[in-house]
Amino acid sequence: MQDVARLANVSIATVSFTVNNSKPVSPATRARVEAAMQELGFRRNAVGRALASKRTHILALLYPALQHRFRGTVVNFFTSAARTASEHGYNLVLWPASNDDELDELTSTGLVDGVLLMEVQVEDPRVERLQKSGTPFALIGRTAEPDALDFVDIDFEGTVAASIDHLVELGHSAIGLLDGGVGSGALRGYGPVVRTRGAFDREMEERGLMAFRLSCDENPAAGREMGARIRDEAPGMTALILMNEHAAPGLLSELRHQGLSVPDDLSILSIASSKEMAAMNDPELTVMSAPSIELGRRGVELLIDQLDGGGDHDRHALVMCALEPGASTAPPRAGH
Amino acid sequence: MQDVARLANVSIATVSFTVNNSKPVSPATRARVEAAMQELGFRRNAVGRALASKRTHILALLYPALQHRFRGTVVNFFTSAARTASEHGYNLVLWPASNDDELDELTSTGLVDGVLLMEVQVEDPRVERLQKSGTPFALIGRTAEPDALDFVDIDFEGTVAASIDHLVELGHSAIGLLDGGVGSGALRGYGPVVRTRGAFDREMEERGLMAFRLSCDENPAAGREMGARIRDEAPGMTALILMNEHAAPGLLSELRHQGLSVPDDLSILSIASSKEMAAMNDPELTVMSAPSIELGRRGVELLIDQLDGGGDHDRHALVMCALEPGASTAPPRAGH
DNA sequence: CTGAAAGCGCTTACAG
DNA sequence: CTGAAAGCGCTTACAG
Repeated sequence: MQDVARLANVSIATVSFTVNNSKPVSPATRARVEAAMQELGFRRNAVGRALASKRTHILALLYPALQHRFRGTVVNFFTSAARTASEHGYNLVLWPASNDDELDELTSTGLVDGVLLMEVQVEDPRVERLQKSGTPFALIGRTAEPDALDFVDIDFEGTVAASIDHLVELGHSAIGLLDGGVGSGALRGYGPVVRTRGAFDREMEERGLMAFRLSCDENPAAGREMGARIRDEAPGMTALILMNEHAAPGLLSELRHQGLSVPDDLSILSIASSKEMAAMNDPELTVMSAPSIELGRRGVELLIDQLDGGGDHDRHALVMCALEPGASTAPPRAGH
Repeated sequence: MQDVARLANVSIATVSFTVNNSKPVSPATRARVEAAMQELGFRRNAVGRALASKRTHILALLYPALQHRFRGTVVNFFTSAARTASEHGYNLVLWPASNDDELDELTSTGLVDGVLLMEVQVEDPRVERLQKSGTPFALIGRTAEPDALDFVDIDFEGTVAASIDHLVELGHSAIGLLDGGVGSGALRGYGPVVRTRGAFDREMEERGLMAFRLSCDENPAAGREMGARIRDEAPGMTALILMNEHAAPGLLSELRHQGLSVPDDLSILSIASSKEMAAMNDPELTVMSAPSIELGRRGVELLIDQLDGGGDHDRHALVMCALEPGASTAPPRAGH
């Protein structure tokens, strides 16, 4: 910047003003400065800027060490968040925080301007910690009391309603929900499952439909076991909303071995999964796919709104899953 | 740091020396300084340090905008790289560079100490660009001439040999390779496919086995089509090495519809995939799983070796895929 | 073993 | 509209 100033015959302050558009600069000097920058191939140093302005333009994406639920879509989320940050002149660092101390480590060294919190729990101790540290942050997911916070989340309520709509339109009235359980330990009270169950119970009751609630672990073997007992556990059920993509292959395989046809004997609608995972099944599953890319983008936008001001995004954003047609849903067999 | 120095009655230089262990400090002063840091909850500012030392302790993970091949494992790679960086006192930023200018943008602002390059092509223009910029970097993957570079890559040659070993031990002698093609455009000359084919041809020839070479696009529909014509294209083949995890479900489904049994009529060994993807199939595939976590870790270690010196990691690291038993490989039917 | 001081590359009141 | 100068929070020769 010294060199640019010298070559353009101005002060470094003026160079700074023209680079940042932070103060009016006459067209003539601007031209001289820009020519000098061009000639020298000048790029302003990010660290000098950060120290002087107290803004690093670095955002942290905080992900927990525990296994992610929606694994396949996490990479979309990561890259979408990084791209959005980049488009706004920010950088995104991946921060693997398994405990609270590592969170403090991040916020106390002044490296990041803000934090994006993934896999938010219904009661999440990290939220209070962040508030205490004064670091701007946004949530992917929701706590139990998210009103005062900025968040984006999947609209589980809307997704469940749309799922039931889809199945009812096909003619179903006895519908089940198979989820992966609320888990224990770190995953206890996992928001997506809690909210989906609540919405399912409510919607089914309101519509006066016959509801079944099922759970099994998130792996094919558990899906297989579930398949073996599903007719006992849910007699008369003709359609299943599945929020457990990893159980799907085992479940389908077991149903096939029993001579049951999907979708003719049982329609299956996979939710909060991805088209890619759905396509790994036979038949290819109809799916309400998780809006990972949009969640990543909007989470970053929310955070940058706080940092730069002037943003007009909705601070409480809920994004629907999108219905992607597959071969696993159809009208129930005549006679049901 | 000013405050710490005042409280401990030393200069800020001395605080710096004890924080960094960069110069000898007497036990007594060290104790005083540490007590003061404790009391004030001092954490040295990362930006000030970066500016003074000309080292940001930030690493960039450069991933191309084009779709990733080994999608499911990318998240493991990302998080493993981030964790390793963190363990060494570094941060990892995700940098979505779709073109060369965005690469220059990254290296010219002085934000990062080094770059990790993903999805390296056989001829990769980014390598020369990075060399020109003087930025330390390491590759995940290999160019055609990688001797002068630091890289970690999957040991495709070893993985293919081990795959053939596994099948030969089961009694197979007519073995095919089904890959996703070398692609066109940005993916042309994609190293993994090129190397796997070369190794396969060589190994099969050396061992005097009957080899079949097949390719189809990376999706279930293409796998299904391949299944429909596979007996014509590869008559007598009893085992298949599959480097195309997304084609697997379609292929298996089509084989089943034809009344062919996996593994009895055809053994299938999925390579450079993951146990998770393998488990999405029925039967669960035997798989040589990609060492994503190790690649992420070792790539970062290589880069930090360059930056901090004194590292003793092998600059040309090749990591084998690991055999994970499944239900898709077995001896050929008697009579073959 | 410890300190005074320069300097890393910028931004930002303040003054004109 | 432009500039001189202080300062962001550290590190690092240099001197003692």
